[in-house]
Amino acid sequence: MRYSQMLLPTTKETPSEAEVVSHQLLLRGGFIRKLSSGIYTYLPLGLAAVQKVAQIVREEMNRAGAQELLMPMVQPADLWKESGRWRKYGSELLRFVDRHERESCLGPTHEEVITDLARRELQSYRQLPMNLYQIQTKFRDEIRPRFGLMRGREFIMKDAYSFDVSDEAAEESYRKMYDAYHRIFDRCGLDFRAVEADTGTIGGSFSHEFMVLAQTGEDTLAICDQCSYAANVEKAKVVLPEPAPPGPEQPEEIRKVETPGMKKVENVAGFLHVRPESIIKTLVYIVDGEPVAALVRGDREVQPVKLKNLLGAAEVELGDDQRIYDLTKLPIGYLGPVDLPIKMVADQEVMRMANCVCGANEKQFHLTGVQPGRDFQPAVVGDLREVSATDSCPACGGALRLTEGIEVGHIFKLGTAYSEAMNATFQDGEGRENPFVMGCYGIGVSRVVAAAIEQNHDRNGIVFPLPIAPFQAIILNLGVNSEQITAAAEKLYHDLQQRGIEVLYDDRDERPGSKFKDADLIGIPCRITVGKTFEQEGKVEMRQRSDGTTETLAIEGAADIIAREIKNRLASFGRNKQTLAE
RNA sequence: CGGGGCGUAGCGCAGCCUGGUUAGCGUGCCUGCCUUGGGAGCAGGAGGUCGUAGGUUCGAAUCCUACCGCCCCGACCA
Repeated sequence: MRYSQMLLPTTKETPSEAEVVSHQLLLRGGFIRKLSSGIYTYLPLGLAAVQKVAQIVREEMNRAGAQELLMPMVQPADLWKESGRWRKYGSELLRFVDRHERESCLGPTHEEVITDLARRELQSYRQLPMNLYQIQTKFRDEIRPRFGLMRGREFIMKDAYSFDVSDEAAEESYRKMYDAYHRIFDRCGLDFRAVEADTGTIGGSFSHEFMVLAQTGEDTLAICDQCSYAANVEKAKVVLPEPAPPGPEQPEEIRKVETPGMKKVENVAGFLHVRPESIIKTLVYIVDGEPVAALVRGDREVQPVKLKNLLGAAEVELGDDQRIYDLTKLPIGYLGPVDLPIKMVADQEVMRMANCVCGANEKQFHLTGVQPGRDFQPAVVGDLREVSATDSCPACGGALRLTEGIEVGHIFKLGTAYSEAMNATFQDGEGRENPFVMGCYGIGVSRVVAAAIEQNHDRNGIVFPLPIAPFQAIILNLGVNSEQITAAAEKLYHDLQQRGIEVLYDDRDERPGSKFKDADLIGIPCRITVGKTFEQEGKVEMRQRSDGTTETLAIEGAADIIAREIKNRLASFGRNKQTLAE
């Protein structure tokens, strides 16, 4: 591609709307333009990057035995009513009625459509297993779109769905996808981890997220460096040391103490001269409309997803003061588990505490000398709090590390939730009808591009991993008015293309500075400069964006050397092999 | 949905508080000269319903009201 003919509007200044680095660089580099909140046009360069990722995804999905198809984006409400998600999915599902007053929605995901297809087209166990995928634009009406391509309302997703005869067979399909995902992100040149994840609204029995490690990530991960354990903090188990430390020799009796204006743990701790570890924190959540008190140690934090799972609830939210007061008439800020008239759920750690401080359920008062088990008995006790960096790995006991991650892929074992709801069955060898055992597997293709940039950039711009770079090489013609230089640059451009290299040829009549800056900004891995050195010595310069290595090459044979270098570097990606450990 | 901020040329911003000729600066864009290894220089030029609607006023980018759009924070620790 000739730069002079390409729509590639780079800017020197950072648009004020962009906060995170990938968003800034995608705008500055002329990859995307915003149409409205969370909705972007992919300009030619941005589309090229997306397509590079999509192609890797496609190759690895095909290699894993999946077949590509393309489903509609507009979906009838009836299907969603069948699965029950027309009610459950919430306002992220963009709904509308057409001219015939038919209710429809824009597909945020395609379980309903694919299950409908499967029940029509797959009748026999002989046709299974089957794995079908598409790469397509999804629409989710996010609460708050942000960070450019990281959390858009409209985005490009690869979604795959597997159909199997049994649980065991479905697990094999899952394992294949797990391996394929490793190959995909590895080939993309990303630093990532597969982590155990919560199954979320999509439902199902177990699940892994693929996380690109980057500070701008919206998720927090607990990772063990000693073993392979890694989990989203929404899921990461807290394992308490065994045996439990012995209780106090003399359990105190309850005393009521005045604590004027002391609502926060740290205030109470300071005022009563106790450590936060001795305080029981009582938080009221609204769980499916009912108030529930969650108890954790004063220095701990409730993990709401764990709370939700522990209670088997559909929706958990922390109530605001007014709402809780309306529901319970309780004195917010002075709550405690002793004689609390609402349902209580305690973190396992709370039951190990002794001589605790907690709210007295009376304004301006707390209790001391509280003994869990003696003075109160929660309805449910379990793992409720978020892991911390001081906890140990639930798998090996080693040290845990917390780190931020960007979710680029998520795989689920769905089981028969959808096939049963939608009556999607096949006939087995004995002539019986059975529901398909399903799995579903997503990759945020456009988000992969953003995540790659978050992970690979410097002060001059993007440093694309070679496999997903929109072009592999860029030729800078620094003498467009020199016939000699231009002839050499043009020839190199053609020679590299003939050798299968994806080349952007900067033939613009611009000063060298602009060309260097633009080449750095858009992150093309291999830069070839044809300029003064060529006029003087007949040589061109090859420089690698990633490590800055520079070689000066005689023009004769340069195309071969450059092409070989790019192919060698390309071959170094996708070498890591990992499989799902059972 | 709650809180905060912003909306003036393609982009980045000033002007608004304290209303008053023709609305400015930087950059980008166009023309010419010059220059050509890290976003040069000089000269000339095009480009604006000051987000929209209404109001106050002799007069509104500026004051008031409503609406629209965008961004950030929150929706998780009492």
